[in-house]
Amino acid sequence: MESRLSRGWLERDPVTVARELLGRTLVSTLGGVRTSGRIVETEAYLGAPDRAAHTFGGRRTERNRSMWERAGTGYVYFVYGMHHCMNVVAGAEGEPVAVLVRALEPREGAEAMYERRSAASRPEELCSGPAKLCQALAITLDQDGCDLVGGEQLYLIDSRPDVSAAIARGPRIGVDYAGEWAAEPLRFWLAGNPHVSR
DNA sequence: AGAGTGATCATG
DNA sequence: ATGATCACTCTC
Repeated sequence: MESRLSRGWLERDPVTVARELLGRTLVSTLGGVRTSGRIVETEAYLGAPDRAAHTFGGRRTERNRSMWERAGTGYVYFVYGMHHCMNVVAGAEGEPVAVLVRALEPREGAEAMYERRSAASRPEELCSGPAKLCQALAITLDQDGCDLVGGEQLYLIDSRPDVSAAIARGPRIGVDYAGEWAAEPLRFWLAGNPHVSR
């Protein structure tokens, strides 16, 4: 029996959510196939004060619309003309903060993941990056604004199979443009896990 | 280390 | 309208 992550659990500050999301499972039933993976790497985006966030300065645009929705909403965006990245909206209602899911350890549906990701030849290449995992789980802009708490296509479950792994913390990836915010240790990962990006 | 790729956003 | 940018990935 699957136990969903509740909305209240996600309605906390994004740093706490980013850290505690590690070890939980993201499930996709997109394309009629069940694929899932344990979250092994995340990044927190802190909203208006955070120069690296899409909602820096309180910006409200068409792209970041769902980042302003209530916690538990999926925020999916498209970058570099070819990649999708997926976030879990966190925080109090109306607070534009989110957690980027950066890497998963594949759990179910590896076969479908290999089909969707032609570049991958080993399990560690399936979901070891924010755009890789979206490709592996078939997440696209269609999922932007989806309900990760009550939805059926894409959702989070509570399982934490590996309680022993240590949590590491460091600066976020690819946010060099963000000045002093680039150095903030807002990236979290399970130390030593081979499915972490890079 | 460099290219690919096109939506998005701020300027005007 | 236009141009620079980009919370990345792959291949060299």
